[in-house]
Amino acid sequence: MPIKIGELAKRTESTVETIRYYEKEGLLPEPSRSEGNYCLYGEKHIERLRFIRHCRTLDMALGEVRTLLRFRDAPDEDCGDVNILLDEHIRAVEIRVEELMQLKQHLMTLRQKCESTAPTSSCGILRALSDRSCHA
Amino acid sequence: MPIKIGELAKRTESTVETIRYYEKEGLLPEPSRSEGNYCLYGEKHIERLRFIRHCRTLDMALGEVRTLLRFRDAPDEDCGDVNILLDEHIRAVEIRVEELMQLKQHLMTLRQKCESTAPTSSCGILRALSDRSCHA
DNA sequence: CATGAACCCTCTAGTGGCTTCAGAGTCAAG
DNA sequence: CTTGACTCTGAAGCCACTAGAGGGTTCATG
Repeated sequence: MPIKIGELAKRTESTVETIRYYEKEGLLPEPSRSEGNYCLYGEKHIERLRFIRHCRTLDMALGEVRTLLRFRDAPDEDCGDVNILLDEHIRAVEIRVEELMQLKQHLMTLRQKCESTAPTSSCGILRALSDRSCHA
Repeated sequence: MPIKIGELAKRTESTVETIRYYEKEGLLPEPSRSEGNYCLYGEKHIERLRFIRHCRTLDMALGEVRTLLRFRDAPDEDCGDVNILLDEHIRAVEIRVEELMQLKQHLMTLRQKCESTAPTSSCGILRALSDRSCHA
């Protein structure tokens, strides 16, 4: 039943190196070992690692994941703080989207400054990027 | 006329440390020195650094900036590749925005799984994050 | 002329979340 | 008995800075 690290990686969409990194960080409990000193993992590890990877695909920092894991490990506590963490994370993503959309506008304005393939000396893009006043 | 590093930082919305980092990376040419071994910068440095900072506010990686600087330093070359670089960068930003908006959807779906402040053991959010099939 | 504050110098290490590498060990199949 | 796939440990590299230690310079003030 116990599986080795490569199998664990396959089952959790992670890599062997990432797993070892999480272990070093204390996010995963130490596995037991085989006679030949191979790490052996069980269902608990699979679940926990899937939880972590799932959080990471949702772009949460490992610190946030660590917090969520603490809640997961304390089933009697109030989960209101989980909601707060999530709300804050959603807000952070929103802000980043807004920033990036502004950025894209700037880039597109910049892009229009040079449609042709002229020598770089007359390239409006390079000129605009050197300019102090015109921020894109 | 020549200015010291603190003044350069002020005029280019950067910091002293960032400037020294760019120098080490070869993005800025070595400045001349005063008698007391202070770095002395001129108009060329100001322009070049502003160019770099401007690119960075547009979220370009230093590798991209390096490429653009090479074009800037070769005024007779064709600037078509500048356009290509910019188009690719715009596309990358677009993709990231799409990813983040998907992400936000996932997060909001997840958030709805727990409106109350129950014990974590019955928190729908934590449950969903552990679940393999339900990706948010 | 001495003192102190504000600036500057070099060099090193730390951040996050991995990834890559070197050098060795383990195990099953042919 | 060798090959090849897997595993182990530990250290270094990635990006774009940021922070800190431990000193030197410059200039105004007492």
